[in-house]
Amino acid sequence: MIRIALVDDHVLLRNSMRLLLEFMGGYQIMMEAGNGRELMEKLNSTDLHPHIVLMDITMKLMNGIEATRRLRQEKPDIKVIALSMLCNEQAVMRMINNGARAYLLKDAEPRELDRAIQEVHRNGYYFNELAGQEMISQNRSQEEISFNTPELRFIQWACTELTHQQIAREMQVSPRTIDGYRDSLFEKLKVQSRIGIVMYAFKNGLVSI
Amino acid sequence: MIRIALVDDHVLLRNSMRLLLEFMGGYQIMMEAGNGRELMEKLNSTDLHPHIVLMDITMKLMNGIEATRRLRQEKPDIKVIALSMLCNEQAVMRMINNGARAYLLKDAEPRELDRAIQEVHRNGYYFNELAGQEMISQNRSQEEISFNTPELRFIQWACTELTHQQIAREMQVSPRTIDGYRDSLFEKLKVQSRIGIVMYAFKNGLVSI
DNA sequence: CCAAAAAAAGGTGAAAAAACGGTTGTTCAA
DNA sequence: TTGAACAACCGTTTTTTCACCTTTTTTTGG
Repeated sequence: MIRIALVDDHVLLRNSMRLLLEFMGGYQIMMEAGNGRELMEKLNSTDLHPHIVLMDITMKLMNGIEATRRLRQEKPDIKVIALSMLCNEQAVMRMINNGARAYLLKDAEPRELDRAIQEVHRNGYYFNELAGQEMISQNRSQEEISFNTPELRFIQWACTELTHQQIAREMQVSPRTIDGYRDSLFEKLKVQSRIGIVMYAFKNGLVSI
Repeated sequence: MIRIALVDDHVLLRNSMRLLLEFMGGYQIMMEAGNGRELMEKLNSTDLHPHIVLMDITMKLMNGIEATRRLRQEKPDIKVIALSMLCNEQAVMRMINNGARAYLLKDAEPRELDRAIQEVHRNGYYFNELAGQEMISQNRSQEEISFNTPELRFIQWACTELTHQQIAREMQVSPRTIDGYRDSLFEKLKVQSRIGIVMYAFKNGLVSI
């Protein structure tokens, strides 16, 4: 019996997935959480750990990427499978690079979910042919994008109607520094306007909708 | 046996929901579609109609709002329940105003889904206490927001990195006309920058992520 | 059907904000 | 100690926003 933890902020989806997995058989959904923080709390208050965590990427409080990174550090025996509801390339890549053992796009068939869990449990990873190809093409075109804390904070503020000056006040730095954050993000994300940053943030679940 | 159609672009969610509903009993999921257009096509190629359509709001090709409106016109006997995966107020309001008989936020418990379907099937509508309160407060604060075709087109372009001048060229109108679209959207959406329009579009599923 | 009213489209110019290029310290670790 | 990363700065250009105005098209009431 493989122990599973479901981490997703959609209650309805969690309940449905629970049923789907129970219906498949061989799985025990022994934990649910609405976000990364909740997962970490629940893990820290019990000795029985799940074998596998099915983790959505876009969540409030702590998103899947951050949660996966912390999980690798603090509970390296727990294997994470990324569930991407927004079919995005880079977000998935970051999940992989932070320790996810497999990823399933929103269009995945239940059969593939089953197979992914089995493979990850047995071999530690699962990347199907299509996924492999995508990963290769992505690894060629774009390396891992990582943000430092101020950049991440600025992204949050950029998805706001505040002007750069107001953001500078909120972040307690000079407006010119904001320019710097923006410029480095422009380069990292290959965009050329604040609109581009906002869209990247939405598409990658950096801000909760 | 209540016949149900599931309309959502997440295959995994559709499969899970199917199981959840079948597990509940009394429901026959007789149709699935990945977006509004697919639903309309499937409905037009069969005589047996579903009693109830569980419709997501954010979808490609044809979103839930458009699909609900056309359903009310073309197949008024089919009752729509809005499933909002992005917990947004205005989008839900627009579903209601276009004929949806109930709405369920992403945090809904399966029990509430069950109750909503039963009530809609029996009474034609279902709005729980909380929903009723929200609707009242929303109806007070904001009436229905509707967009004309150029505004809707501009919203799509606004969610790109093109400048207003480039958008004007794409839409084949004067840059000043773009200003007009923008201004009327500012007023309708109660925002004061293009960022605000972009965020509204994302939160309301006007652009597919 | 026609005239009045309303809505949409286009225009000017100014002010605010964003974007861009180049430059200067400061820190911190190799 | 050198260089990489970060924060801050200046000046300039481009883009966006805004207030006010004219023309054209559409809608509507009589």
